[in-house]
Amino acid sequence: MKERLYSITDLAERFDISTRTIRYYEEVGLLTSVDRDTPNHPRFYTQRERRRLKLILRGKRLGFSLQDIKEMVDLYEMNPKGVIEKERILQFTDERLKEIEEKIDQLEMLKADLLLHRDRFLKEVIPDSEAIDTVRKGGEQS
Amino acid sequence: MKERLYSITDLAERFDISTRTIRYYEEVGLLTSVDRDTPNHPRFYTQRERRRLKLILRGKRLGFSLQDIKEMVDLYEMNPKGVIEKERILQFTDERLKEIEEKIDQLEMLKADLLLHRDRFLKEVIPDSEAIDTVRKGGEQS
DNA sequence: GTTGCCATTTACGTTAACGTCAATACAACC
DNA sequence: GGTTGTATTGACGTTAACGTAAATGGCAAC
Repeated sequence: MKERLYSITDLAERFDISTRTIRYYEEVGLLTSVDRDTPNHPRFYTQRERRRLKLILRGKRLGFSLQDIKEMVDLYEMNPKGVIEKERILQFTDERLKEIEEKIDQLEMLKADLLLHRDRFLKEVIPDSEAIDTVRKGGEQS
Repeated sequence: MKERLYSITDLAERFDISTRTIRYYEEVGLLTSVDRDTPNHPRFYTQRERRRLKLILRGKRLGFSLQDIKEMVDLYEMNPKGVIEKERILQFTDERLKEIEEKIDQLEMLKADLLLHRDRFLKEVIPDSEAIDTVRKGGEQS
């Protein structure tokens, strides 16, 4: 079964990024091109790598660092030996999940703020931003 | 009405950032300290600036650039002259809202992915006896 | 065989968002 | 007056995530 491969410009155009970016991702271990017998020879990527790239770009749009992204994406391809490592990975996954949920919450708040502002704005009652203070129960971290 | 003011270290400790960061934010116009008659004199910030800082940090956690954040935070304090500018601001606000909603969606997808993975991971059959057999000493990598 | 045309390597440049350090200023306390 | 403590100003350093440019190599067409 010969797998469909993608050239670097294929991917670059498809995802609207530069080839340099892709090479950089490979350089830092986020992507892997198929083995080239000789160097100085064009790179090709499998569909699997294409999917990785997609995940990477999603992560970027969400404001994660490449380092963070690497750890998360690697999660999908790990297969842990032994109970201890499994436990460790599970814990890591849960931490990430918690972070994501927090981000969603904060985005919802931001959205609410903007909507509130938009509303006021429409009603021509231009607010003196005192009212926008987000007084949350917990503390300062909102 | 004497307003409560905050020193730079006040804010730095309260929000767990460096004073340098706060000065930097002021440097790039994200914050404004109360007018100091003389230079070389400590900065103080109003509650209003404190709220701005809070918004800025929220933006940062969400992966926005300081430039983006500045534009959004400024929104809260604009009061537009004339219909044209009002229209412009409204449009900008709506664009931001759309972006935010997209981010939320993508985060939900990411969350779903991770949950799916977590699930598979949990259901993975681990044979009792072999699970303990962690091939530790100088084995091979698979 | 040489002319284009890509792709690769190597390497130096760039920007954002601070960190860090040294010199200076001011204020309080001894 | 000297010391201690804290802030302010430059000013240079740093890291991540690429951009960009120059030299090189492969290959197909002419």
